[in-house]
Amino acid sequence: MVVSLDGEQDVFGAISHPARRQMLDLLVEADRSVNTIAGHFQMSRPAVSQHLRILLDAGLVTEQRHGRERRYRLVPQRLGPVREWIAHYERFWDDHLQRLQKQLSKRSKE
Amino acid sequence: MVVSLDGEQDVFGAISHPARRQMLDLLVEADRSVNTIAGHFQMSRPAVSQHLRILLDAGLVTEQRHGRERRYRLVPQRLGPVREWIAHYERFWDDHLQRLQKQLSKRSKE
DNA sequence: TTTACATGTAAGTGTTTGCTTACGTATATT
DNA sequence: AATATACGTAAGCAAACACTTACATGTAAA
Repeated sequence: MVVSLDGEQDVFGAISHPARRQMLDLLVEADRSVNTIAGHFQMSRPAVSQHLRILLDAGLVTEQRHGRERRYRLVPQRLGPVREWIAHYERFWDDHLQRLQKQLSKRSKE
Repeated sequence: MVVSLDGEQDVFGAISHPARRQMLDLLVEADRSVNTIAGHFQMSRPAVSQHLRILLDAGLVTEQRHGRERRYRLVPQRLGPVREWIAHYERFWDDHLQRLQKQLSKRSKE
C-alpha cells in the first residue's frame, strides 16, 4: 500500500486487503462496533482496530461513539475513485459487449 | 498487498499501486513494450519490469514476444473481481439515487 | 468507588514492498 | 563474429505491513 503525501486517502491501498474489504461489506448492512466486527475475524481485536484505522484514514468509514463502544459507519461515496477508475474499462465488459450485440442483432432484424 | 496461497491472482493488490494502475491505463490504448511503458515513469526500467510482473501474476496483462521486445497486453476481464465487488455498493451511488429520484418524480407527475 | 468492558495505542517482530545497481540472456545489427 | 539493444533476474536495503502482546483510557455497572 502506497501512502500518499498527506499519509491519508489511499482508497485503493485500503481496499487491497481482503479483511478490510470484508469489513466494508459488513458495514453495508449496518453500523457496527469494533467487537461485533472482530467477531467475524480470527485476528486479534487490536489488529481489527488497526485495519479500521486504515479505513478511517482513507475516509471509507466514520466513527460514532456510543457510550463505551464505537460504531463504524460506511462512507460509500469514498469508493468513488475506485468506481471511476474501473469505469474507464467499461467498454471491455462482457455484458457491455452483449448489450451492444443485442442492439446490433435487434437492428439487423428490423 | 496480500499474496494468495498460490502466490498469484491478487487483483486488488495489483491495482493498489498507482504506477500499476497507470500502466494498465496505458495499455488500454495499445499493447506496449517495456521501454515504451518505462518512458512514462521516473523509476528505473527494472522497477517497471517488476511492476509488470505483478500485473502478469495477477493475470491483468499478458506478454507477447516480438523479436527482442516484449509487448504487454491488457486483459480487462481480469478486472472483473474489482468491478463485481464495487457493484455491491451500487445502490449507494449518487447517480443511482438520481436515477431513482427521476423515476419517482416522473411517476409522481403521471 | 471499585470493577468490568470497549477500545485505542505502543512496542516488538517477521514478512513483504518497492526501489536501486549489477549482471545474465536472447535477439538484432554491423 | 562482435556489439548493441531489450529485456528479465539477483542481491541488497530501507520502509511499510500485518500481526502480536502489553498497557492506557474512558465509560458503564456493581
